[in-house]
Amino acid sequence: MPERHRRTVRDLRRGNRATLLRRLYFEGPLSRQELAAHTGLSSASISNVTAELLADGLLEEAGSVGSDGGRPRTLLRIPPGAGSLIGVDVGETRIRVELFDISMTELARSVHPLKDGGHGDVTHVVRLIADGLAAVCGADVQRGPLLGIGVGVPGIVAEDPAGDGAVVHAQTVGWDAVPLESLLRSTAQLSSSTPLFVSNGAKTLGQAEMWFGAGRGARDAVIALIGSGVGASVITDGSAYGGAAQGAGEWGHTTMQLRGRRCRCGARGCLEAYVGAEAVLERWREAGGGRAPGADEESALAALLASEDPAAAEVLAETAEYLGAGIADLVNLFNPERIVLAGWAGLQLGARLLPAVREATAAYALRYPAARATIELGRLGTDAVTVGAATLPLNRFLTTGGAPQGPGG
Amino acid sequence: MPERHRRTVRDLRRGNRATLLRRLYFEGPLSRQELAAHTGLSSASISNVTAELLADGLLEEAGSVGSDGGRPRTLLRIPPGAGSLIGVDVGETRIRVELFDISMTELARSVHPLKDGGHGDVTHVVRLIADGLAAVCGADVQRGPLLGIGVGVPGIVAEDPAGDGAVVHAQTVGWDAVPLESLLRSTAQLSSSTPLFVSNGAKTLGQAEMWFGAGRGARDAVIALIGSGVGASVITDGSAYGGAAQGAGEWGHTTMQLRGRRCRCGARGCLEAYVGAEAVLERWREAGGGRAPGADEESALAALLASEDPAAAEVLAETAEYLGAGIADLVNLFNPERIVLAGWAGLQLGARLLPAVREATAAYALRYPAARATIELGRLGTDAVTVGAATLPLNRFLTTGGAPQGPGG
DNA sequence: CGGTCTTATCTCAAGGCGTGAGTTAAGTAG
DNA sequence: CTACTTAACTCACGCCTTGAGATAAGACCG
Repeated sequence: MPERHRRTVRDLRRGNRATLLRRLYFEGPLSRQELAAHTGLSSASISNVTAELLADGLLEEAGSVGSDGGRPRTLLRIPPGAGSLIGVDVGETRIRVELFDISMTELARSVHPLKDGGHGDVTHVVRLIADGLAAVCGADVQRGPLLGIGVGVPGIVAEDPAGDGAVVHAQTVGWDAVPLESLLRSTAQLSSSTPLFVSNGAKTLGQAEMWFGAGRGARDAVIALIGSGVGASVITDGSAYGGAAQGAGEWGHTTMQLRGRRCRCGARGCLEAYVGAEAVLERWREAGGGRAPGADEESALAALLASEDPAAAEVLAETAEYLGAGIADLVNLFNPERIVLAGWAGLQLGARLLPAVREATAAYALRYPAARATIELGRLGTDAVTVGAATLPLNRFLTTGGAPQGPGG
Repeated sequence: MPERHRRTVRDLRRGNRATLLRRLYFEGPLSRQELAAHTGLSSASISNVTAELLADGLLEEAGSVGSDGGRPRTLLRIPPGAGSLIGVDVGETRIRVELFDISMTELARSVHPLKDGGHGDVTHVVRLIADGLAAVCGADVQRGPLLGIGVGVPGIVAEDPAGDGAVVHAQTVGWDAVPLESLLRSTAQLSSSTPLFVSNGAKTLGQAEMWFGAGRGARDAVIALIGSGVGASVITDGSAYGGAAQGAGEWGHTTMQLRGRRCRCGARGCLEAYVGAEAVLERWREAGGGRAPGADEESALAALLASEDPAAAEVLAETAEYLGAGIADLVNLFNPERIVLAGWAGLQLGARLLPAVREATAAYALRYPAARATIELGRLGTDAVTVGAATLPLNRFLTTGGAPQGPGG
């Protein structure tokens, strides 16, 4: 790669556009004055750049606010119609496609259920996604130009060395090096200039909580995602939001008990084998707990939480200890200021077990990082994977300053 | 913090100076031509910037090399005398201070042994460091201006919110919020314009291996450091070297066995309680193994490795399994392309156990990231903590492009 | 109602910077 | 000695940010 780092004087303008856009996006309407103070740019430059952005339709004036006796400040904001975004959630049981405006208000959605093992037929999955895209794009709603598409998937996402875009490795659903990006581009006939991002669903949900949920404002945070499986999303130095260096997080397959319970990944003693919803229910069954026939995991877990059975209490206490210790690992490794427990099972378990989890974390983590970290529940519910996925092209939009630069190179 | 991101056109020049310096530092002598190709800058800019750097004495011409018939390329390099660096290793048994020239050639050193528990008296430790600094600075060697000082310490380093510089929390040696930076600045009477960095010793050693050792060239790597205790240094996106976002790493206190062995940190089942040298020897003792009276840990570990006792083999096999599983955690969490096993105990154990460790890692990690990661031994030995520490001011030098900007603000 | 004050925003000339084309420097091949 | 090739430098141009000053827009006071 011959090129690196910024170069020409033009990048300055791009960078400043991006800075202003990002600030305006997250900190609501601001006056030029405040922008100058926050960004350190001179007021002259603010005028120039905002004039450009206004001309591009990326900004609009939004009333004004008095100033002790002087000319009132004109507030600026990004109009919701400045663009639209699509987020896709390739979940364990369904595929959801949602269309958002730039303020992440949902404009349309399309959901396809997916049978167990339905992931095996990749072509079918891709077709479902493409249908969903077509459906939301065809929806009769007012919206700006499409800024891009984000897709959240299970497993690990890597870049194809042959330049074929994102490739997905998802051991648990049987995907081995699936070139999802190129498949989707051709199946959905996407223009090559449409930004398309593929990322791990847990990371994606993490970004949603970081930007709009419980992680908002934190610099270093970890989003722990517990569903049937377990994942985590690590955000370090999230200052200015999208500057965030995102770490992956197959946290669920971290060893908590050497030679312990068999995990569906093949190894033994993984965290997921203890605190994943599937594993918790399995452990309850082993302890003699019942599961209403035909009940899905979600209601079965609710039943466990509601049970008065001492065996259930024991299972839950152990779950809290494992979860706390698992979180302690993250605390020790990353020293985050905030930990957000999310995912459907995480929210269910957390509502009841949070105090016990906090206690276990304090017991297993080192004192100093433990004192710094707070543990909270996620605020966005389970459906935020699409929001997080849509966040990917949104981040690109904010980072490039809405520049009309095709991703050809 | 009101200011963020780049702003003025002057930062461009600073950035380009930095880019050129960094490239020249790591990729040896290069011609202006090659610099242009690598950095994407126009040859005109290369001429301008290099002329400036030459005038500042930060660059020198170093011969020339023919070019198929045309004018030969003049090679440029950073002269070793462009500056000097000091690295300090606050170790478990001694304090080492070393002076390097900019190419990391050692010019002088000073070592003070430290008795067990000697860390408790912080003032004394600081005095020893200051004496060491004075000693190496007084050494009669040719050297350039001092570019800065780096200090590697055990434990976690944080920034004092009151602006008092780095504060060290090291549970294992009894340091609780020690404001090492300000103590050292006043005791050693450092000018406030002398860059002084304090960082975790494991991170520091990690950076040394990344820049000059087994990690060289890797983008994402983890340096696992095993001594009496266990730490890790995580480097993500190390492209262009110092762009590296360094994650901390109290990896040693990650839980491997819930409710397992008691660790010196107070928790149970930590990795360190199984694979730290102290723990390994303790486990050998429990298994009936002997330890020559008076032998230090290093030779005791060597004796264990040399032992033909089946109990010893058992202890080692278990150690390899724990270590492998611990590495698997890192593999799953960070998906690194390379893992470097370092630290004195890590090197000793690794020399013998590396195949078993690799096997255990493969068994415990997910297939895809495991296939990507290679596990290697460190190349720099145990004394590289000072090199790594010196790397901190060096990194600053390369990042600022050697700008004469005092760190006042 | 007009004058004065205060504050926000715009305008403009100046100074920096990177670029690309053209020029000069420094060799080789015949 | 000449033609050719390649490296490095020079210069006019366009773009960027800045700081100072001009202008806009309201509040306060008499």
